[in-house]
Amino acid sequence: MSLNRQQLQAVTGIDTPMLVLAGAGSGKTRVVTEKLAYLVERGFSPAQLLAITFTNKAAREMRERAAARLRDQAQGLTLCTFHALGLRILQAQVRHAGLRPGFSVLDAEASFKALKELAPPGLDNERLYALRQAVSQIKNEGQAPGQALAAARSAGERAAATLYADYQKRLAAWNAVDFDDLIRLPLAMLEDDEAVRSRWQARFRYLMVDEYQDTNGAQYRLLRALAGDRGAFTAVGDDDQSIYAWRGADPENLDRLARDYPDLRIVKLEQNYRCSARILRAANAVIGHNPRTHPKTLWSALPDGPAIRVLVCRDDGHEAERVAADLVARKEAVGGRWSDCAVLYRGNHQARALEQALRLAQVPYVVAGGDSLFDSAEVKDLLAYLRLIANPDDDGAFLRVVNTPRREIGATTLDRLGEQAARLNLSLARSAGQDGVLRQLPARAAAALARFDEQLAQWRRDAGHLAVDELLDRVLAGIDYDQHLLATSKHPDLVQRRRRSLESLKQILAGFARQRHAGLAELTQLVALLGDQDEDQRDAVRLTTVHGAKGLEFGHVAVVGVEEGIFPHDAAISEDRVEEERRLFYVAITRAKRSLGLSYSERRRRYGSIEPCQPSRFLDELPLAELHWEGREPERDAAHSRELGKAHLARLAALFDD
DNA sequence: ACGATTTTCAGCATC
DNA sequence: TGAAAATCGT
Repeated sequence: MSLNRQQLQAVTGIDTPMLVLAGAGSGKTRVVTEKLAYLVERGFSPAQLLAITFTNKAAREMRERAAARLRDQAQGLTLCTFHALGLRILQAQVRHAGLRPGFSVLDAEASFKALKELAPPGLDNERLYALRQAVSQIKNEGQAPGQALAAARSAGERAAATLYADYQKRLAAWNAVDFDDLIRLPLAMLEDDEAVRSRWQARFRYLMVDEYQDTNGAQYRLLRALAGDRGAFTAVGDDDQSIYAWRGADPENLDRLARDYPDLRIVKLEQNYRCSARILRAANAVIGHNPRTHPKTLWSALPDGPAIRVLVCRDDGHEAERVAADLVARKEAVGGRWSDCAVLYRGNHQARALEQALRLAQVPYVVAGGDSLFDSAEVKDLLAYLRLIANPDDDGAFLRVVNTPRREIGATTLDRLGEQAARLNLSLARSAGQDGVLRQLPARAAAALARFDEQLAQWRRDAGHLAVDELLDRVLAGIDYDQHLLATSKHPDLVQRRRRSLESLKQILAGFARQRHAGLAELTQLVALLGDQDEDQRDAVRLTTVHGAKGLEFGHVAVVGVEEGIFPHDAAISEDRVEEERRLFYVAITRAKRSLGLSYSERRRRYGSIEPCQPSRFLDELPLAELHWEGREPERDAAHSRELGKAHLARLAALFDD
C-alpha cells in the first residue's frame, strides 16, 4: 500500500521543521516509520536519529514497526520516551546534574510519600493532592526552586514553592530524582550550558516526536534545546486526542511551534484508514461538540458496517455479563481472534466486574495496566533492597526494607536513628554504619542495625562481581524471604503467586542487564521507568482503560460505563474539564475498526451502596441514525436475544468477510 | 514490637 | 465495597 499525497509530503519534507496534524487512524505511525527510513536513505545514520514517544507502550510499538521497516538499520536508532531520554542524559552527565552515580528514580508513590511528610501537618487529602499537582506543575514549567519562590505571588503559590524547595532538598539528600526531574534537570543542563547543548545537538541530528499534543512546557523546551535553530525535527500530533492535560500537557505547544519556527510546514492527514464510515461519522459528531483550533475533517473510504449498539443494563454486574455474552456470540457468528476485541473503560477499578463475567463465560482475556507485577509488595520490597544496595542514600528504600522481614528494628529505633542522621547530615543507611551513632542507641537496637549494615556491605561487595539475578538470589537467601512469604501469606496459593512474581522480576532484570549492558544502578533506574515490558501475546480479549488504548485499534470495541459521573468522570464535570473527557471518548470510539458497542447501567454499586445512574451526555451527541438501542430484556428472553444477536452478527460477518 | 480489629475514605488516567 | 490506616490489646 502506497502513501497518499499528504502522507508523502509529511515523509519527504525534511528541509524545514514539520508539524503533522494526524487525525485518528490516519496512518500516523506509518508516516513516522517511513520517515525514519527516508532519513536513512537520505544519508542520516540511524544513530543520529531520535524518535520520542510518551508511553512505553507506544515506544515498544514504534520499535517493532521500525524494526520491520528498517531491518538491521533499526539497531542504532534511539527510540524512547521523553523520560527515558532524560534518564540517559542524566546518566551520561551525572555529576553535571548535581547527582552521584547510583542515584534513585522515585516512583509516583514514593515521591508523594516524601512530599506528604514535608507538607504542613494536618492537611486533608484533597489539599495534599492539590499541592502535589501544584509542585508538579511548577516542575513541568521547568522552574528551579529559587525561581518558583521568587515568582510566587499568592499565599497558595508561596506554599507550593516552599514545599517544592523542601522537597528538592530532601531528594538531593537522598541522591534521588522523581519523574518530573527526568525532564527538568536535563533541560536545565541543556539550556544553561553551551557545551552540553552542542554535545547533544551533535549526537542527535534529526528528531521525531510522536503524540506531540501531549508535551508539557518543559518537554517542549527540551525538544527545542535539542533541535536548536536547525529545526531538524518532525512533530506528529492530534489536538483532538489530547488527553493528558492533567499531566501538564499543553496543546498550546502546537501554536508555540509555529511562532518559534516561522518556516514550520504543517501537513494535515485527514483520511482515516481504520474505522467504518459510520463509526467515523459518530466520532466526528462527538468531537464537533468541542471548540477546536485546528479543525480537521476526517473521512473514511470504508463501508458503513453495522450500527453502533447501545446496551442499557440493569447494573454493573449485568452490564459485564452482557458484554461477555456479546463477545461469545460474536466469536460464534463471526469467528476471528479474541485479540481482535477490546473492552474499554474509564477507570481501572471497572475491570473487576468484567473479569468476573469473562471468567464465567470462559472468554480468555488480558488486563492491561492496572496492577502490574511492580505493584506487588514483594517486588517493591526486593527492588528497594536493590536500590539501597546501589544507593546508600536512598532513605525511602531503607525505610521500606529495614524491617521487612522483621529485624526487630521498630518505630522508636528509627526515630532515634533519624535524629542522629539529621545531626550528622547523613542518610539513614550511612548513619547505621557509624559506631558513633550506634553508641547513642540501646544495645539491642544497635546490634540489629549493625547486623543489617553488615549485610548491606556484603551485598555491595557481591554486586561488584555478580549478575543481577545472582545478586537477587543472594539477597533473597540472606533475608530468608521465602520464610517471610510463608509467614505473611494467608493462602498457600498466594505464596506460590508471590514466588512466581519474584521469579519474573529476576527474569526481567536479567533480560534488561543483558540487553542494555546495565549495572545495578542503571537497572533499578530503568525498572522504575519502564515497568513490565513483556506483552501478553495470547489470543485474548484485551481489557484496558481508554488512556491505555490510545494508539491501538481493534476489530470490535466495547466501551462500558458510558454514564454521567464515570465517563465523563465526576471530577472532570465539577472541575469544568468535560472537553478533555470528550476527547477521551473520541479516542475510545475511534479505536474500533468495524463494530462498536457502548453500554451503561441504570444502577451501579459505588462505594458500597447502590446508586442510580444517568446515561452519559456523550450518547446524546452521537447521531441517532447510527445507533441501535437495546434496552434491557427480561431474563426469560435471554436466549431469544442471543438469537437476535446472532442474526445481527451474521449480517455483520457477511459485510466483512476478510 | 507485633498481630488483630476497627475506622476511614474513595487517585481517573502515566512517566 | 474493599483497601489502607489508625487504634487496641497482648
